[in-house]
Formats: sequence, C-alpha cells, structure tokens
Amino acid sequence: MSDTEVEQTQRFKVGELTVEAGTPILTEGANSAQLFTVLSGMGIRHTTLENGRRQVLTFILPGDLIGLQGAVMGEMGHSVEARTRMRLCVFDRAALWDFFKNAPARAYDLTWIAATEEHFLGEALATLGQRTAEQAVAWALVRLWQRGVALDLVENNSMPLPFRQQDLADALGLSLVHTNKTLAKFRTKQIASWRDGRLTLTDIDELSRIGLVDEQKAVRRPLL
Amino acid sequence: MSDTEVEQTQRFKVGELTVEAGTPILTEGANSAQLFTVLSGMGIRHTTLENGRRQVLTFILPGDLIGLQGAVMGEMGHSVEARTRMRLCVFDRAALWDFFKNAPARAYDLTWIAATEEHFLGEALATLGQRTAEQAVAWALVRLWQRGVALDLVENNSMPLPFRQQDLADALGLSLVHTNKTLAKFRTKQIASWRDGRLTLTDIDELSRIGLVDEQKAVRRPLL
DNA sequence: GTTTTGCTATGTCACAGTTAAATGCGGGTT
DNA sequence: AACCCGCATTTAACTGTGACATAGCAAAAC
Repeated sequence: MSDTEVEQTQRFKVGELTVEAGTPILTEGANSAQLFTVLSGMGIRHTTLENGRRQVLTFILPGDLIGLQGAVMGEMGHSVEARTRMRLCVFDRAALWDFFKNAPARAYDLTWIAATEEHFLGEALATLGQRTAEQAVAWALVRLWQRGVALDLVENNSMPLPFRQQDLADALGLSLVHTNKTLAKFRTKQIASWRDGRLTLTDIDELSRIGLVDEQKAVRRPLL
Repeated sequence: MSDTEVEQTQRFKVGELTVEAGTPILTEGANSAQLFTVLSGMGIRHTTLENGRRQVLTFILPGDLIGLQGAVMGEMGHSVEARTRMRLCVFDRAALWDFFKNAPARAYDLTWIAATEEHFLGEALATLGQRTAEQAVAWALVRLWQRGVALDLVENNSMPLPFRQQDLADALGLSLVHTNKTLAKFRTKQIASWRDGRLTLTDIDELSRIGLVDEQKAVRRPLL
C-alpha cells in the first residue's frame, strides 16, 4: 500500500478489537455495522443448514477481510467465529460509501478482495465436487500451507493450525472419523502431521500430487 | 438504475455480442480483456481438475455478469461456455479503473455483484458438503426456479432449462446416473419434471422441503 | 434409408465414506 | 486424588452413491 492508500484506509478505520477464542464475531442473518481486517489470530466462516449440519466455508487467517458480504448485501450469509484470540481492525460500514466516493483505488481493492474470495470458494466447490476424500484433505492442507508460507508463519517446516479436526471435516463435507483416518494415513506415510495445533509438512510435493494441486503460489490479493 | 447510472454504464459499454450454443466465452487460465453482462440466453461457469473431472460452478442466466473475476485478478479461474445462443453486453476491462474513478455508485454495484456471487458459491459449497444427493438436486431446482421467477421466465408452471443432466451432476458433485435416478424420483412423485429443456414444478413446497430451502426469495442484486 | 452421435433411462454390484459406539488422553475443576 | 470435559482415535456395521453395462430415442450426418 502506498502512503496515500494507508492514509485513506486509516481514515475509515474505527479502531481495533481483540476477541477471545470461541467468540462469535459475526452472526448469520444479522445485520452487521462493521467490517474487519484480521491483524492476527485465526477463525472460521461457517453456515448451518436446516438439518443442523454445519458447513465451514473458509478458514480465516491474518490479512483476511471479514464482513464485506454483509456490508454490501445487508445481511450476513454466514457466521464468523474466532478459533484463537484475534486482533481485528474495525471499519465502519456506514463509511463504505464514502470509501467508494473518495478512494477509488481502495474501492477497486475491495472488489479485488471479493473476487479473490469468490475464486477460492469456487476452488473449494470443485474440491468437494470432484476430489476424493483423500485428495480433498491433501488439497486443504496444501492451501493452508501456502497461506502460511505467504504469511511467514512457517518455521522448521511447521506452522500453527489451531483448528479442530471437526472444522476440517465440516469444510470438506467429510465425517470426523474419515478425516481422522486420512490424517493418520498422511502421518504414517510421513507426508504431513497435524497435531497439537501445528501442521508439519514433510513432503509438500507428495501432498500436492495427492491433492491434485499444481502448487501455484497463493493467489495475490490486496489488504484493506 | 437511474438515468445517470444508465448513462455511466453506457459509456463503458463497448458493444454487443451474440454467441451460439457451445461457444466458449471465457477460458480458464486466459487473460480476458472484456467483461460481459448476459442480456439473454444461458450458459455455465466451469473448471476442470487435473484428474479431468469437471466442476460446474454456476449456471448463467440473463442479468449475470461474466468475467469480473478475471478482470480484477488478471487471470480467469474458470471457463464460461454458452449452453444456448446468448446475447452479451460487452464491457472493456481497461475501462474498469475509469469506472471506479468516475462512477462510484456503479463501482459499488460491482462489489455488490461480487459479494452476491460469493454468497451463492458459499451456499453451493454448503449443499455439496452437507446435503444428501436428493436434497442437493432439490436445492438446485428450487434455486433455478426462483431465478426463473425473478426473470419472468416461468409460464404455466414451466421455465426453460436448456442444460444437460451431466451439467447438473457436475454442479452437485454427483454421478450422471444418480442424478438421473433422482430426477426420475421427483417425476414419479409428481414434484418436478425436467425434460425437453424445460423444468416444470408441480409442488414447489415439497421440493423446498426436500431441499432444505427456506424459500426465501432470490437474493436482491444490481445489474451492470 | 441407414448409420452415427448425443443424451436419457434402467439394472446390478461394489465400495468409499458414514454412523454409532467405545476408548484413550490431557487439561481443568472440585 | 477423583471427576469431568473436550478432543482424538479406533472399531464395526451399514449405506448412499459410484461404476459399469445395456437399452431406447431423436436428431444429425452420410
């Protein structure tokens, strides 16, 4: 971001917020008055069907924008929940329109962010629809790993991954048992190990091959 | 759209284009110089995995915007293909930035459109992940029906649906055979009938109940 | 008129993944 | 020390869906 862009963004920033793990940040169906950029910490976006089943839409990592959908559509289509303590930069929704009028470069970035989220959801849709369970778990770990690399979260072939196995299962439309078995298989084969809230990759090439990921770098996207 | 908005949009319109059924409009991986609004006709957005399997991301209906993702991200993450003859309103990608500078209201609508697409993909993801095959097919038919109603395409409880069963199967991550069997079940139960390129709904309430759809109206969104 | 092609329809069998239940472990609480 | 809770792990039984094969039909091509 250029100095001008930082200044423009700072003008719409209301403040910062810290939430503890487990805190609901946004609620499906509610009308939210704020958007947030994630400064640190991790969380999930999820939605619940009438049959009580939960779908995790995306895992939230630092740099992600939260709440744009509700801001422009008037009502949140999903909920957002913290999985660790999170620090958030808070933006006022009412200022969104001023943002478009006074900072077109930043507004363009917002559309870019929305398009990137859409692209990722499309990739996830293709995963659920056309990858097997093993391929899907591999795909998810590779994608999370790539984000971790981009965020400089990786040390000694390991990065924090403070989610539950049920979270990954609900993201991929798998049962908890099958997800557990698949992760055990990767651990046994010494490809990847996820335990104690950390992901360790031993063989990124093999995991990418299993997940049918062409190992392109994480998609470039702006921050708000 | 107000008169001013129409004028602003018209200034970025390059022209109109008619494509025949089967024509690829945008290609995954390519860099596209244009965006399109669908004036008439139908198509599909799809992507193909390394294993050769095809995922249909969305069905394209009149009013949809095509190519925004490629325009802001620099490269199309999926392909777009006409399923019938389609008339498209063509916008120049190079003019997108001017759009943001000179018509903030229209730029805001673009972000709104992107957020709406994202919301739909989230709902589709939840369908693939947490609905059974029967529930998924019912969900898809209800959502297509609702769009048909909003577009005034429905006559005598019937609307055009010029897609193949393989398209729906690939949208829901199901096999063609299973999709065929499920559609047959709906026909036998006299809930819905899809044949000869037309969808006829006999019992929208029952289909909604099966599909776990709360029958809210189609999400409101702007046009470009 | 015949053949080919694309799509839809149907039957059968196999299995990838689900469901239900039980167990183990570590951390927190009493 | 004992108990409780949340999460991970494991096992067994089950099934929804996929794969395969075959057939029918209409339109297009020859």
